[in-house]
Amino acid sequence: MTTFDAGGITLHKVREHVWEIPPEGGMRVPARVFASERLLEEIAEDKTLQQLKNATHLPGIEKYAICMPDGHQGYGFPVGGVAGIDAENGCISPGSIGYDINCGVRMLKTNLEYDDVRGREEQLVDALFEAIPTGLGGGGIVEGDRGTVEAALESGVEWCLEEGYAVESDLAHCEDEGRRPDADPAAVSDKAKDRGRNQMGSLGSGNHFLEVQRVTDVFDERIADAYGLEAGQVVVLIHCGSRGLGHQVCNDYLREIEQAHGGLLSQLPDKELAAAPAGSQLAEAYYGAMCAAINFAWVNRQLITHRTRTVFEDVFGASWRDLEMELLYDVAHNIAKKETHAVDSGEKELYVHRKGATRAFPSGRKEVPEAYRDVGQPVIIPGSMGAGSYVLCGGAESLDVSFGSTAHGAGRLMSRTRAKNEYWGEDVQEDLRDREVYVKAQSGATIAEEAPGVYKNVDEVVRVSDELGIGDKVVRVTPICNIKG
DNA sequence: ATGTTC
Repeated sequence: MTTFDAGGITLHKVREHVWEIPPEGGMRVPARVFASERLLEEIAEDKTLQQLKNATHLPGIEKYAICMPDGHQGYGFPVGGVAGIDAENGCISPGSIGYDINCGVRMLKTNLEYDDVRGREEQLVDALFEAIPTGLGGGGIVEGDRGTVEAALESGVEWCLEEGYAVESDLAHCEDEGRRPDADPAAVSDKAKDRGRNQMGSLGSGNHFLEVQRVTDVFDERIADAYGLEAGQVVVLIHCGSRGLGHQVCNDYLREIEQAHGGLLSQLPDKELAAAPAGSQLAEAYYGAMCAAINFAWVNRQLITHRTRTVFEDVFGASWRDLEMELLYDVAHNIAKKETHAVDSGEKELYVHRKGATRAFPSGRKEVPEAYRDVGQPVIIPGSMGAGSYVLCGGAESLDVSFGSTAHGAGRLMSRTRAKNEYWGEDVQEDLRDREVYVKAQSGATIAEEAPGVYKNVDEVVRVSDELGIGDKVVRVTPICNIKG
């Protein structure tokens, strides 16, 4: 049997791209890493594998804890981690969802071709940067009072539709039609709501961005056609989350759960995994608040969509409908959802925790929107600024292998601190410009932190997903211009 | 990720 020694943690190769850490000590189930050897070597360099082992201690965890090929260490639970946990007898763990609740990505289509944009990249990137709030702190497309935030928390993209920031087809092409029915705005603190008041429609900072791209490779003509994508087409990728509001929700409930459920916490190897037992008041309240924050993030991406359409109308002198700027899909990367999955004991309702992982349901699942139900849901995987991104299709194996999930991006290779030591923002910006990628950001430090070299190879991440059959390659896109925080 | 330090 092939093994991989990661400094005290031994992984056994189950089959191509599947590595297992067998249970020991308090591990309730094995841990599995889905990676090529090259990616596994990168994953083994930080605390990811130890964090993955720790996650297997969570009560009610089914099958195995998963690390995706883009995995790296996070708060308590790895980014790129998936855990399916019994929703009746298990628990829910905010750190296994992430601070940025419903950080996610959506793709807007256009009928423009690369030639329509060439020579106008700077005009376009300047107009986008001018129109769309970026960076840390306040300033949104919509500024409201607490009631405005509550409406967004309750209704998600439906609120945008009522307010004229969305059309019906936007709802039809969003995960959950842009509204989580389990949202409970009353479970979100006033402090969190107030942080959201002036952040509705803002990109934020870090790895968040808006990027104009062109389709450069088509791997599956049939599915690309079903998605309305073709070679040469210009598309827009919007990557952001729930800003300070989601962060506050996570923080509020972590503190409350640590206080109220110290007994459970004492059984866990890492305080950062703090979890509320399924059925407890705090589990219900956190789930309701998290679902509300999910809605908030969808509103955020929808408002940015609305503004992006306006910018394209100005720059290209045609209405967004004539430019056919339809939403392809919107996927969440940091989320837990009640879903039914097959486990040893039969069909069971689980809290599927996906932290830096994407739902990747194949054809047939009822959650896949009608437009894509025959082929499977689109999965959008952003790479780094220079590297390009992918659209995949939910794979036939995903339900058996990964609770219907795949990777979410390239995954960091090094910390932000180390990135700033190794790169200088202006230099990175110039290098990208030499490759005809126009980047505009609030902060040079952010460009350094997000330099292409601080990320794993997205092509390799996607190759593993495709070869495992959990998310299948459809098209690859290449960046044209990018705005960041 | 984040009013970038609970």
